[in-house]
Amino acid sequence: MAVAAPTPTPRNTEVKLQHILRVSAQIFAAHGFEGTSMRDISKATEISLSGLYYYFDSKQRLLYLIQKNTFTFIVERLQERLAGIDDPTARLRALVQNHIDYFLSHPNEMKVLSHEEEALENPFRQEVAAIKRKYFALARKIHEEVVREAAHSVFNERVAVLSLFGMMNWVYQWHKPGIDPGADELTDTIVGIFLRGVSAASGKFGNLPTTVPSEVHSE
Amino acid sequence: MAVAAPTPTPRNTEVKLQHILRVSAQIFAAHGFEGTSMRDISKATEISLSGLYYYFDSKQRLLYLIQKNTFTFIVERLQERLAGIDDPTARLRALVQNHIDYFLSHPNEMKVLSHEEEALENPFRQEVAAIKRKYFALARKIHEEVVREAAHSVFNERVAVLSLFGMMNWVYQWHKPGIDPGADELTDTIVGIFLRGVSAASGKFGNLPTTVPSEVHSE
DNA sequence: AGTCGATTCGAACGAGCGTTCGAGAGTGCT
DNA sequence: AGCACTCTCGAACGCTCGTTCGAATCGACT
Repeated sequence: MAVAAPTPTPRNTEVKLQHILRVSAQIFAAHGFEGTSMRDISKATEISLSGLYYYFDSKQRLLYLIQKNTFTFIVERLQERLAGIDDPTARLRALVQNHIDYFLSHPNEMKVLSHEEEALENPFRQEVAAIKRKYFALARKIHEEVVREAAHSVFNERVAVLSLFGMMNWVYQWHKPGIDPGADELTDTIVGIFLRGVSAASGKFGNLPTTVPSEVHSE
Repeated sequence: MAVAAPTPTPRNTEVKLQHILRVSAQIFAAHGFEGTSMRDISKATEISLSGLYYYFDSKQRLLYLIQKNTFTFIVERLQERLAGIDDPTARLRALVQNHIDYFLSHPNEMKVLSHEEEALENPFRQEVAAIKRKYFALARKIHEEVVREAAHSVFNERVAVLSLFGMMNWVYQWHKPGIDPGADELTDTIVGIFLRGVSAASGKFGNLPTTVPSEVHSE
């Protein structure tokens, strides 16, 4: 006599939860986390206000689930994509492509992730921050290898990588699907700017105007 | 007999309003616009809840005043600084320096400007959007001149300038005053990455790995 | 002393907030 | 039929929200 099956019917409750997460991400993206009420979510999902609480404890956990699912997926997919790639610049390109791909295919979730980070309170906040640290550490390692292979970068490494994230994470503020380029061209542009930009090869702009020319960027 | 002076005493009410704007920007930066109550502002300013409404009509107008003051100042200061500069790359440097300077000296106001743009509702929203368009158009013109003087950029121009703004506007998400570089070094890094990055000079990374090598970035 | 505008505030308004609760369907098993 | 478990919901809870109102205080001028 077997133990009672843990989930006798592999419920479609998980499917419905995912639906709620998707719809909620859309509303959070449009009106912000604090600017969205549970009643808004109830109307959009066509689930009664109290019915929502069958799927999660609190509005905070709802935000947490969206952020964690999104972020976890991005990091895991990046690791898969990196598996077959050795060349440092190709790895950096994979990083950017993975990020931008997701940004353009799941704009709502990404906006919530970028924009509502601070709306999360502290048991949850630290968990998401941990994933973020892991992601950033990976990006930094990839960048280090690029710099090592090429000429040395003249820039503060942390600042350089964060500038790369700046270019990527700002996309949600301006990208218009019909008008702006798709993921591939966007990736090319950002990787292009960053790789040329960060290399010490003195091209046309090897001598940049600067306030203090004699002591530029030295650490 | 002179006409009654328009403002017989040059009221310190304007000074007090500026104080309220400064304190409010700080709280909005910390908890978000929707996450901040008028009662929070009342406590922090030590002005009674109803007393605040002597200085502005509504919470919306408070946000509007912060955003408009901040943005107007940045644009005007940039125009002053550009007045004496002819060299295109020096002008671009002035743009970035002006932006980063303000970001680091008024982090709260800048965070509110970057983060709470969408919290503003529609009579106000359009006014701030108009200043933003003006600023962006100016940035684009400056960038055009850089590209014209140098080799042609291979990148979509709008995307390139928006990537520059991405690097600049993301700063508030990570910059830690004691740890990260100050305005000058930050400006050098961002201008450096962007200018090298955007130039067509084929340096070390003239041949970037790309998904579709034969049709890169063509418009 | 009296008047007037500028400034401040306590108290209250109606509305909306996140969350809880207990009751009731729906479904499959014995 | 009866039970157990999953799922759903209307109604209500205590609380906080942005805003309003009428009265009080202040300083300067007549």
